[in-house]
This record gives sequence, structure tokens and C-alpha cells, in this order.
Amino acid sequence: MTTRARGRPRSFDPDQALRRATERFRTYGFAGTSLDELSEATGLARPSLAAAFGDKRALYLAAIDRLTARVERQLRSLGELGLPPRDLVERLLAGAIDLYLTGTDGPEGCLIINTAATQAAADPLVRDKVAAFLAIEDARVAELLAAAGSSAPEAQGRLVASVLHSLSVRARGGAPRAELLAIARDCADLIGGPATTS
Amino acid sequence: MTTRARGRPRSFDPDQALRRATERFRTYGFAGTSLDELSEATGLARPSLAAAFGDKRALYLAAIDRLTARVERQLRSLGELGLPPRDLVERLLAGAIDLYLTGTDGPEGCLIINTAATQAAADPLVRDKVAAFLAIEDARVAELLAAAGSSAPEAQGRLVASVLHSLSVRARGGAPRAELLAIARDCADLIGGPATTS
DNA sequence: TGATTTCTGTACGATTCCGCATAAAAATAT
DNA sequence: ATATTTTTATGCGGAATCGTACAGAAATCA
Repeated sequence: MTTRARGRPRSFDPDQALRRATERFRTYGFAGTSLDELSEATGLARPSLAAAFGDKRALYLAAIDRLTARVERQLRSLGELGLPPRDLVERLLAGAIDLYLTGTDGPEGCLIINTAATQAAADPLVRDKVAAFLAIEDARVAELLAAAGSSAPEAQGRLVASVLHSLSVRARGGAPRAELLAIARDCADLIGGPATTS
Repeated sequence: MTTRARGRPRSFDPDQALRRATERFRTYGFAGTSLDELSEATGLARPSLAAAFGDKRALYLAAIDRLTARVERQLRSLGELGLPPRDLVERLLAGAIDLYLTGTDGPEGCLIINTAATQAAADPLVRDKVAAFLAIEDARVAELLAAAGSSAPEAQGRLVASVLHSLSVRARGGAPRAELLAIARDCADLIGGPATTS
């Protein structure tokens, strides 16, 4: 028994609109995206965007929060597979590469690494959210490595997370998938020893 | 016998102006920096900037080129020390951390990693220059490792370069120096084995 | 059916931004 | 000294950007 809202119902899905806006922000960054572009990308008029999310900054912060929660969820779910360290690392990095290579025009990497870190210098709240994202990333990866039996999960986790950051930058620079996968393999070798292919 | 230029001589140092503009771009990115801000930062009126460098994009591209040449020079000079792999990596990363933590307001990382990679999605030429920078970085680091006697200079070089990228992102997120140095030490351990402190 | 509430979209004003045109300033060549 | 050349600085006009006010549309409650 969900009591219907009082007035005219929304004609759009706020979460879908946020997804579309996030995609636009991921491509052009905060400063490089205009409200007109966001309006076009979401299909909403600017006043509707303002009513639903507030101003441009609030919409961007919502995009960051949404992505942070999503990454944390995905990292947690990766632990349920019970992989050994090497396979875990390779799988983690390969999954990230798939995401980083997506984009409407070209490879667009990660919203946090490639646009929020840029904006961090001008906006202290964005900086705080970037720091929180990086801390969560480090912690979750370390947790995964610890569960997989790593001898030094914190140190290795920070290095794996560091490779994630670089993969995002390299993808954005146009590096082909094979190059990114090679780096992922090198990293997995270093963390968990060479692949045990029978 | 340098024949003096014909008309009124420049009242400013173009390279110093480019340095100041670079600093501004490094803080706020390409899209986040206006010509008025660049004019204020360099002390030049907008028409003077335009006459010396062209439009905003040309000035930004000049900043990228300048930085790329500088980084390549510094990486080459690091080889003259003849350090073993572990010390080489730690020194390389520590030097980068020093640069990444500088900035007028806060830590501002690397122009390429934190602003050019952002702009790369919107400007193919910037993307090409980012790719060129990354290639030079990988090649020079691999060269250093090879000269230091590394067993797998290319793979290790890409990983060290990857840690460089992450350090820039982390610095921008506000990570304290100790945390960055810890990552540098972990990376050096992984590449060259634990420190040999007698 | 009529009133109320909420959402949607057009339109507007204020501000910022960019590039350039034009005039003043400073040096050299004749 | 005058003319020429190049740089510097003020200011203008067009375009874009942001936020919001206002009127129309769509649903529920009485």
C-alpha cells in the first residue's frame, strides 16, 4: 500500500537521469560540461534538473556518491568467488579495463580518477570525496587480498589500486586493450607469482 | 653579435609566462581556467598572451610540450647516478612526490595526469600528447631499470610508471606525504627487493 | 466536476568568457 | 629628428553559461 504522491508524477527516472549525467561528466569533466549539455544528455529541461538535483555542483557530487557506492559494491561481490591472489588481481584489473574502455566516443576511464581529481583542487568537498573513494578502494582491495591469503594485503592492495588508477589514465590516453591487459598481467605476476597454467 | 630586434622589445620573459600559465592550468585544468585568470597569473594582458602563444588551446598545448620535455630530461639525468634498481625506484618516486605536493593552495599533482588526461576525451590532439607523454615515461623508466640491471625492465618500468600516475592522483586527493612515501617504498620493495640496510 | 498540488518547458536577465579592433608606448633605422 | 616596426593596454561586441521566474500540463483529493 504505497500512498501515491499528491501532485503530478515524475515523467522520468531520476536514477537513469543521474546515470546519463554521470556519463557526460565522465567524458568532459565538471568544468567542461555545461548545463545545456546535461539537459540534452538526460532529456530533461534545466529547471527539472535543478528541481531534482539542485545546481550543477550538487548533481556532480551525487554522481560521485553513486559511483563510489557502486564500486564498493562490486569490489565486495568479487570476494565471493574465493579466488587465489593472482587470479583475483587479474580478474579485478580486467574488469576495470572493460569499464575504462567504454564511452560514447572513445575510452573514458573513471569519473573519479579522470575528472573528480581534476576538480579536487578547486573544490574542497570534491577533494574529500576523492580521498574517501581512494580510501575505500584501498581498504576493499586489501580486504580481498587478505581473504585470498596474501602475506602483505595492505601494501599489495595499495599497489593494485595504484595500477587501477594508471589503467584509467592510460585508457584515456588511448592505449589499446592489449597494452592494458599486459600491465594487468604484469601486476598479477608480481603480486601472486607467475600464472600456473598446466 | 646578436642583431637587436627591430621594434619594441618584449617586456616579459615568454618562458616565465609559460611557467606561470602552466601552474594555473595544473591547478584548475584546461576547461576550468579562463583567459582572465591566465592574464592575471602571468601579468600579461590578454592580447599579449594571444600574440605570444595564440589562443588558450595553443597555450595549453605549449604547456604540455614544455612539461614533457622537462620530464624526459629529468628522467635521463637520473641514470647518471648509477644506482641499483631498488634505490633508483625509490629515488625516482620520492622526487615525483616532491613535485606532486607543490602548489599554491594545495597539492596539485601532475599537469598531464590530472588535467591533460581529463581534456583528452574532448581534444584528440591533447589525447595524442598524453599518449606520447606516457610512452616516453614508460620508455625512459624501462631504460633506467635496464641500465640498473633489472631482469624485466619493460614490465617493471610500466609498473613503476603506473605508481607514478597513482601518486599524482593520491596527492591531488590530499594524501599526506608519509602515505605517498609508503607506497613508494612498497613499490621499491617489490621491484628491487627489501632495503639492504646494514 | 472543481480545487489543489506537483512537475514540465519556455523565456528572461545577469554574468562570464573569448577574440579582436584600435590606439598608445617603446624601441630601432634612416 | 622623423619614420617604421613591434609590443602593450583599453575597450567593444558576440556568444555562451547559469540560475530562476512564470505560465501551462498532469495527476490526486474533495
